Amino acid sequence: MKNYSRQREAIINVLRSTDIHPTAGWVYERVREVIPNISLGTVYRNLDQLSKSGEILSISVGDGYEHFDGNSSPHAHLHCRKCGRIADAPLKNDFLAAAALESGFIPDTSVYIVYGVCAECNAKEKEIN
Amino acid sequence: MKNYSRQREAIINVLRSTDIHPTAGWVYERVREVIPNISLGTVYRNLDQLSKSGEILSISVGDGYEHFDGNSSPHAHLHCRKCGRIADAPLKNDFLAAAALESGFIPDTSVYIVYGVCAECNAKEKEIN
DNA sequence: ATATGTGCAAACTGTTTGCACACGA
DNA sequence: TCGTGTGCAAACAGTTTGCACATAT
Repeated sequence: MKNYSRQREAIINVLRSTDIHPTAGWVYERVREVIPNISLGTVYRNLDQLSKSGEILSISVGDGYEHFDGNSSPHAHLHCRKCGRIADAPLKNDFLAAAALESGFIPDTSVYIVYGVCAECNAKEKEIN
Repeated sequence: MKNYSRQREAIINVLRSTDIHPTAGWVYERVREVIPNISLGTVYRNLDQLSKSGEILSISVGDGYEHFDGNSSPHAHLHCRKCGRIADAPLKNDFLAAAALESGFIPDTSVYIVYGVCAECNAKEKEIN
C-alpha cells in the first residue's frame, strides 16, 4: 500500500482531482506538469496496476481510448455519443428512466458490465489451491 | 433496410447464431467459411455500421478487443476476468447481488454504461434545426 | 545486493482508410 | 451510369514491452 513511487503518487493525485474520466494521454500531460520527464510507459504501467488492484476504475466506452476513474465505488456512467464526455450518475433501480428525467440525458442504449470471476473459473481456482 | 449485401447478411447471420459476444476477428473467420474471400476491412465496416444503426451491440470490456452482440435488447453482461468470456444476464433490480446468487458469478466491479445524448448536446442540436 | 520502478524508444496489434474495381438499381 | 459496397494493403494510433539505469529497503 505504501509502495507508491513519486510517479504513481502523482498519477493518483491527478485522477482523484478530476471527474472527467480521463484517458492515459490526458493523465500523462497532467502529470508532466509536476514530473516533466515522466514517460508515457510509466503512466500506462501504473494505470494498469492501479486498475488491476481495484484502486481505480478502467472504463471502455468504445471511443478507442481507455478511460480511468479515480472513484472506484459503484456508480453508473453516462457517455454522450456527441461530445464524448463521461459523466457520473448514481446507480439506482429503474436507472434508465431516472437518468432521462433527472439530468436531461437521453439514453438510447446502455451497457452494464459486471466484472468478476465466473462460477467455473472460481471452481477451478479452488481445485488448485 | 434491404440494402444488405451478401457480406453484410452473412455477418449478421454469424452474429445471430452465437452468444459468445465475438470479436471482429472471430466473425471474420466464421464468415470466411461462407464467403472465403471476404476482407477483414469489410467485416469491420459492416460491424461498425450495424452497431451505429443499433442492430447489434458493441461491447468493450477492456481486453483489447471490441466485442459484438447480435442481441441488442437491453441486458447485462458478465465478463470473467479469468477466461474472458462474456455471458448474458437479465437486467433487474439489485442485479449485483442477484448475479452472485443465481449464477455463481462473483462480481467485484461493475460498469454500467448508458449511451445516449447529454442534455447540452441535445439542446445544441435543437438550436441548429 | 536485491527487488522493484523508471525513461526511452521500438515494437505490437486491433482497427481504420484510400483506392480501384464490382455490383445492383 | 450512378451510388454504394468490396477486396486489398498500407497506414494509423493507442498501448505494450525490452532494456539499461535509477531508487529504495
